[in-house]
Amino acid sequence: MDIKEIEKFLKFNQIKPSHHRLKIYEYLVKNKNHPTVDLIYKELVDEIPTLSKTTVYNTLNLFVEKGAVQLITIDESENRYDADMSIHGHFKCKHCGKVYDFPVKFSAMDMGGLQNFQVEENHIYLKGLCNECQIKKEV
Amino acid sequence: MDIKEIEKFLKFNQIKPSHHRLKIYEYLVKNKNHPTVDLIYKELVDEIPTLSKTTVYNTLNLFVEKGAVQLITIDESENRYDADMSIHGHFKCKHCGKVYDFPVKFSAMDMGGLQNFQVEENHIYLKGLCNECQIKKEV
DNA sequence: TAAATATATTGTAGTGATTACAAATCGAAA
DNA sequence: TTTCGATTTGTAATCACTACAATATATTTA
Repeated sequence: MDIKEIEKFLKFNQIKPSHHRLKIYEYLVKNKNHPTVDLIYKELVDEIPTLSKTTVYNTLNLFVEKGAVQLITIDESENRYDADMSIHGHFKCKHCGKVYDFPVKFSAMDMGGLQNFQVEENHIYLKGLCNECQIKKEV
Repeated sequence: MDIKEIEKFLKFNQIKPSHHRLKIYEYLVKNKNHPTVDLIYKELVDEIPTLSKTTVYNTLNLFVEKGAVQLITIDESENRYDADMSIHGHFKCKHCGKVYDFPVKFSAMDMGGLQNFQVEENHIYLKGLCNECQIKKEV
């Protein structure tokens, strides 16, 4: 996804593509690392020295509102963001802190008891020990 | 579950059953309403006038650590707690704020990509409009 | 082009849930 | 009853996030 496409994408979601917004969305697309506000700010401030953290907060809130980005609340203390809007789950390693994506068969989840409930958001979070950290511990 | 059973349960989980701990756990078992710290405090302070909010925090953290209670992070700003340790999902209505339980076939979730990952916690959160609130809106 | 208007960005000062910590209190064992 | 360790309390601090007013930038209109 190049800058032109990002611009189109934002416009399609009724977001005026300012320079900062383009850069922040680009960061999310290029780094699928589920970053926090703080990380995004730190990674972009060198390239955009006038960037303020408030702008990062404002921009991400706007993206979430407009449905361009999803908010991940797998962390208790900090919000994370993901440009991948498809239905998928997140796994957070309790040891290294890394957040992994994994596919989810949403339809296979038996949601009895929720007849006539209108589902707008789904968050599937697992926590434990990732592959790599398990291997390290076994050594 | 009467007080005697609660006492046994806490002991089984290596939690010394003090009066406050018994009362807080009892509240969680009797009110399956996924309460916040604030709600638990407000509901119990009349009966236990010396109760402090810090104790509620300490106690719930202890319960979660010992695996007697699960922490629900479906809310962005406040933690909620659930004495039901079985695998199940939570639905939060965006309109009335109520949190519902629903059964989940965990085994049906296709978790490709997570081979050799050791899962210790699962959190399945849905958000949208509950049955009742939909009916109200349609009127 | 320049003025007028709207929008985006910034910086500072809050807010509110949670935690740290030290003092006070309680409870079991000797 | 005294002692010692665990529990509870209250206050102060922390920290992610938000409110808001001021400034800067972009867009529209004349």
